[in-house]
Amino acid sequence: MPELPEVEVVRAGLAPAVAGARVVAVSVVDARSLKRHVPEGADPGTGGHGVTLSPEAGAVRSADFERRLTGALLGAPARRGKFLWIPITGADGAAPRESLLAHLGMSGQLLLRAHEASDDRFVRIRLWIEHPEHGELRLDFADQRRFGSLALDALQLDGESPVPSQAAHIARDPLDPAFDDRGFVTALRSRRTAVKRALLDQTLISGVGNIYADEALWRARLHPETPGERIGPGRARDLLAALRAVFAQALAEGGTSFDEQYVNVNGQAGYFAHSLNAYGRGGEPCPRCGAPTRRIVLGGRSSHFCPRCQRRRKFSR
DNA sequence: AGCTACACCTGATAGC
DNA sequence: TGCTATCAGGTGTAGC
Repeated sequence: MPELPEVEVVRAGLAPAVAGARVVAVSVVDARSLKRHVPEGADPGTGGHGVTLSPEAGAVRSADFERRLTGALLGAPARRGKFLWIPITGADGAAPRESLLAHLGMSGQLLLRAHEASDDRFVRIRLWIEHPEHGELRLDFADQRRFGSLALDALQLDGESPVPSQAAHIARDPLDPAFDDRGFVTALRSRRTAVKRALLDQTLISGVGNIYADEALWRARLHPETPGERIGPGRARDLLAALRAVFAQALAEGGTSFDEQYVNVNGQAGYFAHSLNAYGRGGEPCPRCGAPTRRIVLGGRSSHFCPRCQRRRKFSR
């Protein structure tokens, strides 16, 4: 569910409460939400994705996570694409070498609550933190479908930027000042694959998911199945601009919420669902030209587009 | 290299 | 009412 704007709303919401806070206690309610956590001394190849965690392995992971995180001093949260992390700062003021990494998957939430607040549904991991100005808070990771996870992960350098090792394989996102526009245009135009597939490839450009891919393609008037190599440089740059515009608007409207699955750190929904032009509108008239919007399946996922505004074409600019 | 299929989960909804 | 099938904002791996 959450794509770049939603994760960024969460990051910004966490920032004032966690930067400078100390972790007082940690409770792992369900070790399956630690699927990205590699315990110290463990073989990193074991217990990866799509593998059911044994109760013993889950207990080891939970204990390791709780032990290492308790007492940690938290820094300012950062984000790349849909990965979010909080650096763990050393007492000596040296550059952080470790981070608390979060991926929200389809239904993950990070919720800031008062210490004594009642439980939210689907809380999988709970942190009690103490901030010098804001006092005691609870930071709860809730996740209905458990595709998301928390982990402790080492920070490594990508140029000037520290990035958790598990997020090192993805490309920078288009809101990153160091995003390489020309590199993206070249890479997109060298691909034979459908542009929608390319947008969802996090190693080409990160942060884009199914909603914002459809919205950006609608804005750029590109058919989702257009091969990358048939897109001219001008239109590729238009697509990048469309992505940034749709991200900026979604961010300003607090992200896209269809239900309770995406909320900010205070449990509130965003408004961008009202501004969607293509996603989820199969059969409804295109807001631009009035033609009925179509829904097709591409790479196993729904794609929504206007067959009149977004024609397949031989080549464009 | 590029693609499909599938695995990991839970819940809502539609159709019978 | 209850069953089954399908769908959902993501990602990582196996296998062709």
